[in-house]
Amino acid sequence: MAIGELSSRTGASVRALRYYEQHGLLRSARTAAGHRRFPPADVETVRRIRLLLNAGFPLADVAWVIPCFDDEGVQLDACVADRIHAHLLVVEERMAELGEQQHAIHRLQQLVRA
DNA sequence: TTTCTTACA
DNA sequence: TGTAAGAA
Repeated sequence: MAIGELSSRTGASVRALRYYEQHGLLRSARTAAGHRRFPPADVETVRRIRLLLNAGFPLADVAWVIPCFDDEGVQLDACVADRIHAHLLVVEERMAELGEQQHAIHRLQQLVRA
């Protein structure tokens, strides 16, 4: 299917689709005019990509995890458990930092003269 | 009209 | 990632 169709079927922008392809997350054939042609299965692949991206995984990790989905796309191979856990730790670390910044901001607000 | 590539307030 | 520009 054309990139526009894949876009409307997945909700991902045409721009994002080209970006995914550029990073090896998607593969496409080309028409004589140079237009991309995506296989029907990519509709599901894009949904999986977005699932990982929404969880904050960097694109490089997404490329690594995508092939670990089972055929239905509902279960993940155990081999990616470590990556997922590592990412969780990164996110928790960020939350801790943000919490400290939040406190610092509160302290600053108390220094403001009424 | 849709898609392509390249570049950037 | 959005958007602009020029071409197919």
